[in-house]
Amino acid sequence: MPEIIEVEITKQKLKSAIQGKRILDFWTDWPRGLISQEGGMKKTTKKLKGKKINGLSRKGKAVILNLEGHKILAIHQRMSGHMPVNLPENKHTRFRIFLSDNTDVSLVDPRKFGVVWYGSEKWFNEQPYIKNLGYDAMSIKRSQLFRILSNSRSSLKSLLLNQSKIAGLGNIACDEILWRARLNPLCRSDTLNVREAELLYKSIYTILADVLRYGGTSMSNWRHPDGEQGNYQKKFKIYKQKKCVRCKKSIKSEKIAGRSTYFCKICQPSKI
DNA sequence: GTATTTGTTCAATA
DNA sequence: ATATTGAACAAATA
Ligand SMILES: [Zn+2]
Repeated sequence: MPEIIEVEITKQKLKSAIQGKRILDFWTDWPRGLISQEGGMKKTTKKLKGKKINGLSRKGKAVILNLEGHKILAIHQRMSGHMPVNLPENKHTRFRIFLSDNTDVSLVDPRKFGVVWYGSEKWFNEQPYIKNLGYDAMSIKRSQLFRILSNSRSSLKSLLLNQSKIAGLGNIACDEILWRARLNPLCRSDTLNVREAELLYKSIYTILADVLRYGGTSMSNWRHPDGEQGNYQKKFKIYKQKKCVRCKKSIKSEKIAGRSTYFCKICQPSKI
């Protein structure tokens, strides 16, 4: 499930678990998931061995291990990944990072969509996914959002999902944000008035704060690095819901911007 | 067998 | 240049 908040939680909990430790070994059963400046697993592992983890950070939905010597080991959990600490290997374990102090971190990822990058900071920041990220959804300014809105002729749903405009929002957060803001997902972004844009801005912050407060969303496999489950799935107002809690009418989903989109036709009316 | 899935990228098309 | 749509990636689940 990892959307921005799940990635943020992963980063935070990994920080307390592994910051300052050294990498002893690196393992995979899915070498196709590695994108490395060094080429393959063998050379990458050789470079990783002995490197200290100076800090943890995040760009978009990527968790970043900042290593000594300005090197980066970064992970994108994509659709089905999570990053447990000290979990024994299972059939879905794709990568493992063995650390000093008998600690290890895994990328467990049944669908194998996850990606692991290794390279210099400079190289990493030139990777297309990273290079193209827009303003981070957790810190975008009102003026930045307003400018993006007025310059986009695409639908709101498509804009919010577009990582090169706003980085981090996923399908669930988008639907919850638009429901809270009472905005139709098909509404053209550059037609919002100031009141609507302000409501959208507030809704981004409110929903993300809520997701964080409830520890993220655990729909199937996603867990915190320490094994804790998120509970935001119990707080959904619109995503996967049958009935709107505001107007009591039934909710239908449509495919918008390539994704299942849940919205209330009464509370989020189309202006056209 | 069917359809769906928290994400991203790419090709084809308008 | 922008925007949209569908397919692809791979596996689990309903
Ligand atoms: Zn409603």
